[in-house]
Amino acid sequence: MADQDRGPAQIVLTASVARRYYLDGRSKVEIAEEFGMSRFKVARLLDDARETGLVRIEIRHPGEIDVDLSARLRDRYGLQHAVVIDVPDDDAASLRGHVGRAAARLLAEIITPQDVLGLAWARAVSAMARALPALPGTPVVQLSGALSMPEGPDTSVDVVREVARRSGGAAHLFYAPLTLPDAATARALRQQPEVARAFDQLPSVTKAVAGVGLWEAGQSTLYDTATDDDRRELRELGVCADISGVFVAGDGTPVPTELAERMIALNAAQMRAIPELVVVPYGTRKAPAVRAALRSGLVSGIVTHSTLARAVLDEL
Amino acid sequence: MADQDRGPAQIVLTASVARRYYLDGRSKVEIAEEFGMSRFKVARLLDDARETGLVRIEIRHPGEIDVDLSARLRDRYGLQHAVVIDVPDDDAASLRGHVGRAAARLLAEIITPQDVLGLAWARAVSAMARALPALPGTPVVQLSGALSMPEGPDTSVDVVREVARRSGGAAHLFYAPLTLPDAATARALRQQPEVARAFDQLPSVTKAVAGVGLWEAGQSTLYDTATDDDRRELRELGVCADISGVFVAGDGTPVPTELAERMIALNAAQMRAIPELVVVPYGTRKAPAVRAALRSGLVSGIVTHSTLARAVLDEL
DNA sequence: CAGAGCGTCGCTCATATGAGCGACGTCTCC
DNA sequence: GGAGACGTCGCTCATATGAGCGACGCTCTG
Repeated sequence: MADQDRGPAQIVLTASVARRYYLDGRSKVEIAEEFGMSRFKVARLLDDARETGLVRIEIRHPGEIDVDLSARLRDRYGLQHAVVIDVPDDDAASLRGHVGRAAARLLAEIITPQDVLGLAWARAVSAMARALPALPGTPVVQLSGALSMPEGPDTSVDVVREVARRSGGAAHLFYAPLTLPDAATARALRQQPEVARAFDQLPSVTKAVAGVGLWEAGQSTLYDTATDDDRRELRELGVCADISGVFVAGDGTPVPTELAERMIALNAAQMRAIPELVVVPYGTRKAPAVRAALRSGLVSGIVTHSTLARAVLDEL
Repeated sequence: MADQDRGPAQIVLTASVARRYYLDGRSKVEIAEEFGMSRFKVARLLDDARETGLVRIEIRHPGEIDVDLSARLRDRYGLQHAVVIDVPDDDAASLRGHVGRAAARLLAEIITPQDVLGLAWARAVSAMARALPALPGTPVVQLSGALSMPEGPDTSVDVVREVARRSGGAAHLFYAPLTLPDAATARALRQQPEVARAFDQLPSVTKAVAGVGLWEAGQSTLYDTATDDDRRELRELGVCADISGVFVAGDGTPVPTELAERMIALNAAQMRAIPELVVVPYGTRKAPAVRAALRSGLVSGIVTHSTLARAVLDEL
């Protein structure tokens, strides 16, 4: 009580005690001796100091990580890992680069020599791979076929091969497109020894990285390369997000689609079996898709930027 | 070690732990349980957090008191009380008002019903008196005669009478000028019952307030009202400061002067006998005088403003 | 592959700290 | 002036915390 009617002498004394305790790291007993008071008095002065705002404690990271948003995101969705970087929200390519580098740092940190890494295709995953340091002999498994993007950078195959080359581990990869004209062809392709061998590795994958798309024009490479029929059908099925090829509704439940049967990629069940799946979304408009992905339970980690993180948390 | 090569996951975890500990006030044991780690790990994370600057603790007062300067001044000169207020250093009258109000608050805080208050004459003391709240029946003793200042505000008599009126305590005051033409007249005046009675109260004074002047033109009301001979003589004697009429050299030693014998005011010995003497200097140029006053051992408290405090501390 | 060097972890045990309490002094209102 | 309300102080005792240490695992090197 008595908020501001403490006298100046009291204020100066309290500040001195607080300095000794918080900045000089003395114990309360030492301070009590120095100032000739009981340790209880010191404790009460320190309580006062915090209550009245004389001592202010703030937690922030000197670098680009927004620790507060990161922790809130992690706690809000019960994630293992959340990393939110605070970068100016300019163009998509710049965001992708920043998010990719942050994801590379996270992956380098959490990966162990026992891990098997799975990589789904997404532009941010490709950006991450480029920034990835040498991993400790980690085997790398390709999780999805190559999307035909003429102007695109690396294909999923390139990414997997390059990461495995630098890690010195085995590369489980295959040459096949992500989407096929019909389910029969897709089934046939999955029988191919190369493809089958890569998919046999799926149960051993312990950590994986994937992208998140919003099922709208310009918000998902899969949407942008899909047919009008597919676009419409999935929209009618309530698809909100695609997690590197796994479709989920706004509430996070996976949505079975005919399109999925025509794809060479891991399915929802296989994705769920991966102990640690990190997604790397970017672009503020994707907030609904990210919410859906995080609600799905498929995802255990996220690396993204602050405006998107804020948009995700700002739901009503 | 490893300053910045901690991974993002580590940073976010450390920040979360630090938040729980410093902001939410959880114990380390609780945090350890919550995060599934040992309390030792929590302690190490918290040490890291402080070392790397993730947690920043700052101590500052939301009001006008500069707690850091105050404490430094107090510690540097071994004072009982030091209050430094941070106000724009504009004109003397404004400074005097601010310092006076701060001194009033300090006095109101430290005075007890058992105290006897002594007031020497100085413009800042007058300003303080005007801001003083009702004191608990405190007797007030006049410590120096009235300086003839036609345009001046209150005289020493007015100040003492007014403070005593509001405290409800006895007023020990007398009507006499501060300086007289010769020592004999001064001696005679001191014999006057009224004056003698007031000075008899001196040993009972437990707390007193005085001003500090620098022995230069415009830096001491005493200097400004003194004769040219007195000005020169005291300068030649090495007088640096006057503490409401008590002259001290730059190193703080009291300087006996012929002028003092012509004054109706307490002398150095009587001043030294006062357990708690607070001075209220203002004006950055007075720094040497303030240093001298604080070194003298006569003074146990100070109330001043930040630019002067800084100048005082910035000695080589 | 042995072994030194290094870092991390969680233990023991002494110490620091917090919660709660009764004693005391002060203030207020009859 | 007396009774109660209130605030402050420093105690006890249970708990939290820190210093120091040995065990373990990883890495590098011969």
